[in-house]
Order: sequence, then C-alpha cells, then structure tokens
Amino acid sequence: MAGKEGIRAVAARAGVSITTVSHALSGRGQVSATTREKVRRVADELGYRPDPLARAMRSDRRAVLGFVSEEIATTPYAGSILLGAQEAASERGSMLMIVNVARDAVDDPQIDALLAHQVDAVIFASASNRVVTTPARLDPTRTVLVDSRDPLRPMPSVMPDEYGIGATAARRLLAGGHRDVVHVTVDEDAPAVHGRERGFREVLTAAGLAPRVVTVPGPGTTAAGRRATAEALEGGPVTAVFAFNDQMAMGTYQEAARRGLVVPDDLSVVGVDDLQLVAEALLPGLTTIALPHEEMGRRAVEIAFGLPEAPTTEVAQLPGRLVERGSVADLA
Amino acid sequence: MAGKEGIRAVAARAGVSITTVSHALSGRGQVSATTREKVRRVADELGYRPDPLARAMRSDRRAVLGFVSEEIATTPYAGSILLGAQEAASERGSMLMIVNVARDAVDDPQIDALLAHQVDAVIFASASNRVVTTPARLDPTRTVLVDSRDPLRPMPSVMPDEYGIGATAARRLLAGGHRDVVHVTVDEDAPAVHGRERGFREVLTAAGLAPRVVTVPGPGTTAAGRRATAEALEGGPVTAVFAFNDQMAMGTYQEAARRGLVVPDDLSVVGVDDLQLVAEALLPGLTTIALPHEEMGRRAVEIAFGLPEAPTTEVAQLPGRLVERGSVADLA
DNA sequence: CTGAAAGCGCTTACAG
DNA sequence: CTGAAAGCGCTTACAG
Repeated sequence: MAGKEGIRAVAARAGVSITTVSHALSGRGQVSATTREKVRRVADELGYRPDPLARAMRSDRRAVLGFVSEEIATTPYAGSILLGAQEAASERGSMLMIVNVARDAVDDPQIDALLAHQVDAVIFASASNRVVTTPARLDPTRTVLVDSRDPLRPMPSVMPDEYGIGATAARRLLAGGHRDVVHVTVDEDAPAVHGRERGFREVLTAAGLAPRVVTVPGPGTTAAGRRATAEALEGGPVTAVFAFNDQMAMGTYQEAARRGLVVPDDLSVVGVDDLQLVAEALLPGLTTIALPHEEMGRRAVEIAFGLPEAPTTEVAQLPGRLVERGSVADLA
Repeated sequence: MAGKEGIRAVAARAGVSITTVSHALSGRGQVSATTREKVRRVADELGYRPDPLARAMRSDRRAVLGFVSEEIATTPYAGSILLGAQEAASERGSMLMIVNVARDAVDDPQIDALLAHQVDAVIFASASNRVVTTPARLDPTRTVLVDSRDPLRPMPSVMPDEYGIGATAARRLLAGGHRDVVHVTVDEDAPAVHGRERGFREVLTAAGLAPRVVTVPGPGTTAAGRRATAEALEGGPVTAVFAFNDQMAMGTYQEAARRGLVVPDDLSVVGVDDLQLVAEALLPGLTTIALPHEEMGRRAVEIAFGLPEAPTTEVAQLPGRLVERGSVADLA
C-alpha cells in the first residue's frame, strides 16, 4: 500500500551509494549540490519515501507521538484536542498513535502497548480540567498533560485560563448593564470550578458589586442547571446568569421557560464550552465562552517537541474566546 | 520510556539463542515445553516486550492500523467510531495511527504520510452516512469504509441499518397508539435520509396508514427541525413526529413550545443519534435511536483483520438501538 | 565529497 | 528441538 522503491533503487538509478542518497535526502552529510539535485530528482521520479520504520530503528526518532485520551466518545472535547494535536504533529512530520483509557485507569495495559512502540513523547488528555494520577510508567520528561494536572509529579501541562473565562463572562454581563448577576455552578473540586468562580467574583467585586454564586451538587448537567437556576431566581432579583458550562446553561433556559421568562429579555445567559450541538441549537443561540481545545492540543505537541532540549514543568494557560450569539440582552 | 532489555538479554539469561527466544515467545517454531516455560519466565522477569518496530521490519505485519477521519472535532460520532476501532485493534495487539482530513480532501498529504508508515490497513470513517470519493492511493483491498460508501470502487463498508432505524421509529410510535405521525427530514441525497424515510413509510403503509413526510432544505439542524415541524403541524392533525436526527428533534421541541404544545402530552417525538449532550438534556428526555457508532468501529477493524484472507465488498449494516426516555406518550 | 560496512532488534528459512 | 546466519531498510561513524 506504499511506493515499492527503496533507497537502493534510488541509489542505483542515480548512480551513487545508498549512503549518499541518505545524506542527500536528509541533508545531514556533505554532498555536492549537483549530486544532491540528481538524487532528489530521481527520488521524486520513483516516488521514494524513506520507510519511517527503518529510519526509526536506526535513529531513535520514531516520528510518532502517543496520544492518551479519556472518554473520547462522550463529548467533542477530546476530538478537538486530538485535532489540534494531530495537525501540529503532522506539520512536524510526526504521526499520532492513539489509545483510549477510562478515567483514572492508571494501569491500563494499552499504555504499555503504546510505550512499547517507543513513541517520542506522550500527550495525556483529560476530558475536563481536573487533577489526575498519571501512570507511573509515563516518563515525566516525555509527557505533556492536557486539561489536567498531576500534583504528585512535575510535568508540563496545558489548560484553559479558567480564571480568565470567569472574568470574561462577568465583564460581558457588566458591559450589558447587568448588576444582578448570579454564577450557577457545581460543588466539584476542580480547577475549572474554582477558577471560573474566582474570575467571576473578582471582576464583580472590582466593579463594586456583591457577587452571588449558587452551587449545587455536581456534575454540571442540564438538571443541575435547572436546580441552580431555580435557586438563584428565588434568592432575589436576577437579570443574568453565568452558567458553569453550556449544559447547565441549557438548564437555565429550561427553568426560565418553565417560569415564563424569556431569554434574553427577562434573563440573560452566558455559558462556557461552545458546544456547537447545544450553543447553536438553543433558541436564542447561547452566548458562551469557547474553550481552547484545539489550541491546547497544538500547544501540547509543541511542548512535546521542545521537551528534549528544555524540560519544563510550567503550566500553559490558554485563553477562552467569547462567542456572541443571542442570549445576552443589553440593558438600557 | 520503555523496558531496556532486548531479546538478547532474555536469551543470555535463559541460556538459549535468540532464535529460541523468538520461537518460544511467538509460539511459531518448535520448542520443548521446558524451554518455552523458562524463556517465558525470564522474559517476564525482565519485563521484556519485543520491539514492535523491529518485528514489523522483518515480518510485514506492522501491527498498526491507519484511521482516517473527517471532522473528528464537530460531533462525538467520530470519537465513538474511533473508540470502538481502537478497542478492537488493541484486542488484536494493534495500535491505531490517526489522521484527520477535511471532507472530500482526497489528496490530503497526511494520507500519504500514513501510507508511508505502511499500516496494515486503513479505516476510513465519514462523519455521517454518505457517498464519498476515496483517495486513489488507498488500496481497495486494504481499506474499510465506515459510515460511507464509494460507488466507484469496490470496498468493504460498515454502516448503520438506516432502513431499520426508520422502521423502528415507526413501530415505536405505532405501539404507542399513534396514527397521525409525520416524519420530518431534509432533502439531502444521502443513504441516511433515504433509508430512514423508506423504513418509516413501509411500516406505516403496512399498518394501513398513509405516511406523511415533510422535507425541508438540509442540513438537519435545529432550525430545520423547527421549520419542518411547523409545516407538519399546519398540514393536519399530528400526535407524533419522527425527526431525522436529534438536532431536528430539538427543533421540534422548540416549535412545540412556541405553540404551547407539551411534549409528550400534546406531541410525541422520536429522534435518531442518541447524542447524549442533547437527548439527555432535553426536557423531557428524548426517546431516540442510537446509532451503532462504536460497533461500526469495531466491525471495521474486524473486517480489516480478515482482509488478507478474504477480500470483500460487502456492506455490513448494523442495527440502531431504541433508547427510551420520555418523549413518547402512549395514547389511551 | 563519497562509499563500504556495521548495526538498530527482531524473524525466518535453513542446517544440524 | 535448537541455533548460526541472513536480512528487513535505513542511518551513521569511519575511512578514503
């Protein structure tokens, strides 16, 4: 299923040794311009592509990255991260070898299988920003975490700027003239929960307002959104809700409808995630903050490629992006 | 990032040749039970795992499958297919090497990169059941299509039983006592559209009813669902809607709400897809037919593994699964 | 600048 | 039943 011609055929046709072909094509050794040209031309004619396996065998550069993902099938998140990672890898001439594991499946044998392939590095992507326990077999100097953090082991990590997301939501609502704003969220102990709430609180406080936060038991489902919104609405005047995520925001829409409130005229809503399937489908469309999944995938690969030279423990925080649809009213 | 010990170390420790180690471990040659035992034990102790690269180099079995996917980031579909494929591959000792391409990007260079790795076979997964043009470089005897079909080239293909899905929906509604049933769908020329409609029509007709179908311009979004439902409701009495997919079903909910109709009391709804993000989030939960994405991924890999022996052009049609939630009322 | 040779870690005829 | 040897397709010292 690939070009049959090997380096030997190229050498024969070009009238040089295979060593020279290797040098000419890789640009590593010293080769006269004339020879290089001729070899390249012949290689092109023959459609020669060096066998990555043979190359990896000798050189140690596998040109393959491992991608370990949790729950790839439940949300489009993992897909977006994967997409970004795959593109970045491809631009650098590498492929992605992928494995799916259950949450916290620290000793999944599939990870061993991946390591047996001696991938150059491993991208470990969680389904949501959380604290994880990484498999001990993963070399911390050859692993990059996405949307997660392992407090027990120093590894580079890429995640969304959760604080910034909360702050952005609060600012958008403030800009719309809203003063009675509630953040509806869950009680999970995750960076996403804490970060967004903190950003929200600080911006409102800085504006001289008293931030209101309603917390319900997680996870952040539509049902949780309905409950939290009901509680928020009953706790005092509210013109706008900042929901922990789009799913909860959908619950806010439902609870509003149940009470005869119209979004955004009676109640404005801001979500987080930009789940196309939800944000675009709601009526009116949901104004939300897109998580930088694709960018996180890209960045993780970039860090992975830089790893050999500059091992790092730093956490890259990537900004979310406000997507305006129609769920925020601008008050007078 | 992997066990350092090679076959040579195992041989030395076990006091045999590397040939014998290879035979004992692979089970391919003739080895005395005693020797086999000893070799296996030593290999275990040393945590030896044969280097898949070296193995592939000699044998031609790469133990790697290529997975080409469209639009992996938009829906969870691709993720589910990928998950099923990955599990099946893993059970057979193979890994998946993945590449994402744009729709109909027939000559994406990434596909060449994948082929350069000489994967044993390629799984080509479309984002929705449709007719595709496969890259000419893909060897038809080494490629399996998922959720798609290429009329110009004979290749094995795995897809949902679209007819059965339409029939199942119709039967469920009939079982609920509904007689005024409408199928809201789109005008796209895709197997999914035609198959579901056909199944729906035939079951209703067989029950002595006159099937009603309302078609609006595609794609099958929530907005399309609203429009089609409005048209259906205005065209005569309706107690139940079978929507082309969950997105359109969500539109049916919205249009019903706008008219003050309650789901399911005034209007029953059945969707297709079982998008968790939507079906579970709607109020009431959406009764829908889950597409067999994970199973399709599995099956594709199974076919791929059978390919060398028995090349085939056959189309495997996998059944959908009715997921009952709360959107269908049982009439008197 | 160019090439003969060794070797990456295995598997597979082949001989014993 | 066991092992020495060739070789998969390259890269990389090393010598010329």
